[in-house]
Amino acid sequence: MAVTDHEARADALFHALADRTRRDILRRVMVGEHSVSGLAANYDMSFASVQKHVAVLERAGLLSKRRNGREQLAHGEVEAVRSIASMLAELEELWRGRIARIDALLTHDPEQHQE
Amino acid sequence: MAVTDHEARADALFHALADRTRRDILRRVMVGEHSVSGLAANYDMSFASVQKHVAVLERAGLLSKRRNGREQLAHGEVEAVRSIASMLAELEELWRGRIARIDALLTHDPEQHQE
DNA sequence: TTGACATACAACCGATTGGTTGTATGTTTT
DNA sequence: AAAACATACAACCAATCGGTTGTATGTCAA
Repeated sequence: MAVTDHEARADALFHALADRTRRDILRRVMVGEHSVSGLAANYDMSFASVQKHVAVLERAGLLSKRRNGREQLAHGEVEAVRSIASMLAELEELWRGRIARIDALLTHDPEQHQE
Repeated sequence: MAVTDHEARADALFHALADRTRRDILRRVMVGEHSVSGLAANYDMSFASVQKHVAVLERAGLLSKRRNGREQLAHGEVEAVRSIASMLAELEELWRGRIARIDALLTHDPEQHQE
């Protein structure tokens, strides 16, 4: 189902962002390319842990990797960030609709109730 | 520490959004007020589960409740949604900065490397 | 005041998460 | 060819998560 796909993608995106180490990694790779070990050097945890965080971000589509010799260079995917922003914009739009409905109510126009 | 507070808040916000039932609840309460049991009627799970989802959204600041008799009416907090949007805008800004830097490189101006 | 309704929360359970160590597989350097 | 480096991934573990049922408390209606 198409809805499920969209929701599964949202699950992955928000889950990926729900960890501060991953958000920090994402900030770094948005600025420019970094190898996995280069990223790992910034954190007080094992290389394997950082590599798993990178994998989570990659599965969510928030970063991509490119091979360069024995290194894997990661860079941020701004389109994925924008797709999240548009989900939030959709939420805000629902809220805006509520306000419009309250306004309609306050103008005492009974026709507005139909739709 | 202030940074930790901000990050803890981001943790809570993204975690709250990383579940499709909670995102659905949030959409409903953005449109208008709903009692907890009114919300629960929409899902194929126990009342207690829905009540826990509402509590997660409330702790993240994404919704608030107001008593009305024996009911608790929940409504979405658009400011929280906007605060997430601004975190994403910050990420996009980092990306934009990278592009600016690449542009500077392409114009072959060696001074740009200093900063 | 009793009974039905709306909510909150504790206790429990299986699945997932975020961390670990260890091992395997390429790639570069010597 | 051997040593060192960069990455990937499996297996494991404690903690958290998303669900459950059961119980307690407050509010409304008879």
